[in-house]
Amino acid sequence: MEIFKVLRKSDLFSQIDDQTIAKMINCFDAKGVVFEKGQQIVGQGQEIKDIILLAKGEANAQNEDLFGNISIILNISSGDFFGVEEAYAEEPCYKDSLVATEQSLVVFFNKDKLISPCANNCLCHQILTKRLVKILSSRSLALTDKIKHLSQRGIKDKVLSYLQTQSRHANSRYFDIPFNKTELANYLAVERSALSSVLSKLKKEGIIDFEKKRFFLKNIKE
Amino acid sequence: MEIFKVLRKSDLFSQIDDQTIAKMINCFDAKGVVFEKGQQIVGQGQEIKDIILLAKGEANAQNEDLFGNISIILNISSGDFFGVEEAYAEEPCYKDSLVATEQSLVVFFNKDKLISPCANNCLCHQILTKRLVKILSSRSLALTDKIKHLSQRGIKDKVLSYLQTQSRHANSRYFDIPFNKTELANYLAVERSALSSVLSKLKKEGIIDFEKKRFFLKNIKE
DNA sequence: TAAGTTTTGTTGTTTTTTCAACATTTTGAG
DNA sequence: CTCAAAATGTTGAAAAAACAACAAAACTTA
Repeated sequence: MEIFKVLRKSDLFSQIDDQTIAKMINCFDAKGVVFEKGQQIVGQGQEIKDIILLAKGEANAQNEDLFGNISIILNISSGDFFGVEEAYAEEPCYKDSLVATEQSLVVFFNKDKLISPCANNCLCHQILTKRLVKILSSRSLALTDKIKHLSQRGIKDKVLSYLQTQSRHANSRYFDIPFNKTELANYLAVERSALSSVLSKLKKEGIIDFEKKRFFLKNIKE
Repeated sequence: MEIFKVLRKSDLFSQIDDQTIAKMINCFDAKGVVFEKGQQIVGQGQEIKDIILLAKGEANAQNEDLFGNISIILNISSGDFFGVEEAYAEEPCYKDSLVATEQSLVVFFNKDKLISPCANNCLCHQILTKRLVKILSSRSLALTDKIKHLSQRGIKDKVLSYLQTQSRHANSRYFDIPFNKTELANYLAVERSALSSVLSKLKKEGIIDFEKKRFFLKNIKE
């Protein structure tokens, strides 16, 4: 079945043999559904019944505030999960909507079956929970990094904070970032044009250099 | 032993009987240490050997950037953990330093013993992992909320985004926030005086009202 | 209660960011 | 290759935020 190939690509099921995956699919009452571009997969405020794996395709986590402004919280790509935090933090509803931005294969896992150990006391839950802890931890670290950047006062400080993290992560003063400039502006929550001029200035000053998505960050210390 | 009383207050050990806690202490090689105000508990970049529970007292998670600027990332209070994300995401080092802001009792849990199931295959790890998932999920949701606020362009939007969340959380248009105005400015990463004048303006416009830490948010929709 | 400290609000100046508009370059589809 | 669309850089005017400085209010605590 194609779903096996797809599941094996997600963090949650990688390096687990097909037999075990089959057991898990059964155990967690997994159901695959195809959504077309633009369709809503789940709605903000909707009661949580499933944890969602975006097995194939792309979707946006969107949030609508009291004024009706819609903002894109997160871009969900193939292999990502949605609703895990809400489910395990015992929140009743999804915090955001999930909308397909292209044709997508979505797998729904029954939340209750996922959370409580099943009758036959299989290993599924142990394996799963252990992996979840790692996924959640990594996500938490990424979020903390982003907060660190966003908390900087000026655009210059924001972008340098971001580049430092990327540089440190790549363990080199030369590194690629996963965004183009427009996306970077969006990530750092600043005006694209302002970001552009700040980058130009930093380049002139010799503090950074860049070309497309490749950056160089001068080592400030020492 | 006093440590039992203290542990029972943390999310990780609440509602677990003393006998099991005793087993866990043994299982995870837990060690309690007292730190004085101003002392560093662990340092940024230091190799992770333990997950840390601040059993009593208060501490700050601090981050020093390449320019030498120190910023307070998080205030850790009694019952909070430090280093969980790094440990489970398999990062080699602590991202931040932890510094006691008052006399504190700190419990160190051996990271490796915590993560891998022990020889006698006790229930400790299952209980623990399950609780961790919940703790991590809640933390992740809180971080996502904060990012949502910080991503708003103006101070006015930032503070309204924050108040909306608080209001929704309290399920009432009247609610208390956990910050005074100075702390709120710090949380939203804006100038205190600017926040103050924005709040005044919103109050004049009748959109919000406040008195000390108690707020009222007018329902904008409908 | 009195004195000192912290919190809060206000205001004017300076700096920074946003906004809008446009030119140039790059990318991608056909 | 060609054309349209998207991404990028630049600039000047308008708006907003940071900054600095101060006064009033609230809260400690001796």
